[in-house]
Amino acid sequence: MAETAPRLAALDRDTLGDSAYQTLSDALIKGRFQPDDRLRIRDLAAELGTSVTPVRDAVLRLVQDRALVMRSPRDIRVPILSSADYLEIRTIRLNLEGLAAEKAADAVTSAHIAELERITAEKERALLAGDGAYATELNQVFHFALTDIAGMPVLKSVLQRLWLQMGPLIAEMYRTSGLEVVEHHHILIQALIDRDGQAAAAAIRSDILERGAPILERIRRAEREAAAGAG
Amino acid sequence: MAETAPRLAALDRDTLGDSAYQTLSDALIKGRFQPDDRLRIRDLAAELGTSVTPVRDAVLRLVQDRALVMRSPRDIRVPILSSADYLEIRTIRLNLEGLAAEKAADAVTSAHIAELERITAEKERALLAGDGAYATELNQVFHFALTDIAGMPVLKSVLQRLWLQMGPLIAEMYRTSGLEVVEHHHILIQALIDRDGQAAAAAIRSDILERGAPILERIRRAEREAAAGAG
DNA sequence: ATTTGATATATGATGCATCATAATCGGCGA
DNA sequence: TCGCCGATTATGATGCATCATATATCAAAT
Repeated sequence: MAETAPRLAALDRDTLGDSAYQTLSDALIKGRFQPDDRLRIRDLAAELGTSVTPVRDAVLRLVQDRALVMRSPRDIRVPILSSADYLEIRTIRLNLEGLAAEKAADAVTSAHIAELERITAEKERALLAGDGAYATELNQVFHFALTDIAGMPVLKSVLQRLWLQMGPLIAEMYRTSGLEVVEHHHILIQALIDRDGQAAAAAIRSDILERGAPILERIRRAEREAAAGAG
Repeated sequence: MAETAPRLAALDRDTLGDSAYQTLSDALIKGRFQPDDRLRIRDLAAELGTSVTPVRDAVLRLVQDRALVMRSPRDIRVPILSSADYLEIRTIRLNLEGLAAEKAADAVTSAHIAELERITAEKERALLAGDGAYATELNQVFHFALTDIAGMPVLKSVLQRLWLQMGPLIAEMYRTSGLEVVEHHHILIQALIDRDGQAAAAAIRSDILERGAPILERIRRAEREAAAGAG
């Protein structure tokens, strides 16, 4: 104990509960759960190799995030986002991600630019390779990088929860998309290089609107079908 | 299955965990905890008359909300908001509450107006009676009423978490404020009557900025003192 | 065969025992 | 007297037993 050497990383930072939360969040973002899927704490615990306690912790936190819903006291499910829910989240994202882009333009450095370009290039490769799950992940990384550049950790946590709510839908969208989904990223990067906050905000908003269009279409189609089915 | 009768209300089967979350949230908003206070799960459980499990559930959710922080694995505290944190939250609120006010102007009814006027009148009475805690609560009710009028439940949940983070600070501010804190509420109500979304958004933004000024001052003073004390 | 009510099962909620470890305290040596 | 090492205590994390109750199963009556 003569010295508290700055170990490379206090790796174990995570409790099992945090780990379960991360794992389930990833699964939601990657689309490994479908809307309306039912989750059972005991089953998840068996899958994760822990007792129910950490899984329960994680599930409760995800319910708090609205990333899961407790339909009845014993029925935990992946929510089915209504078109109204989706539009509301989209409106909030247009505001907040626009804000992040604007602030990022004030704080951006060349190192940040390089990082964003690296992420975008890798995302293009993933898309060309047909690896939708990886592209989804990189897309998320790109969007959250803006909040990091802007130096807005609270905003980041807010947006993470909103993304979690849309998780399964985004993953679905990426399964059928091509290179057009990076178009606005290039425009955004250029705006950041120009330190043009308004243009950066506009770029991210266009990205949200255009890539959201097919998602909204899918939701509305599902709602029409459900309405028809229920008579 | 002949019909899914809309039962009057499944009278929220609140679990003990939900109840603990509510109780602790209220305590934070009402200022019954001070920044940097340490919380002990076992103590809280004793106070609430339950086992540790529901309290742990609640505390984990509050940590997720950033309304509490785990400074070290065994040290749960009410966070000390830095001025940077506060300004970031303020920026987000300016955007989101502005958005709520704007949308509320599109959806408002005379019943809504009456409700807002009722809340404001009661808040004035509370302020005149020197009941800061009740005024704080009514202020919160007023702000969240806007998201209800706007029909934006997701936005409401986002804002609730932001308010929770500022909880102890807001309560402190209300202990020393007078009737000026309702001024913008009247302007806002008039804007809603006029269905003028821009004016409504401007009113709520002025409210946030002006009532936030003394809070920010207090934070900065505390930071200066801490810096001086640490030499 | 369909409905209905009793029974069995499934599953989250709750309480509690135990564990690991950080914080605290006490004693020993200089 | 002061400071360091080991024992003690405090406290969140984890696992698990039990409970309450929603859901599913099944038998009996019509």
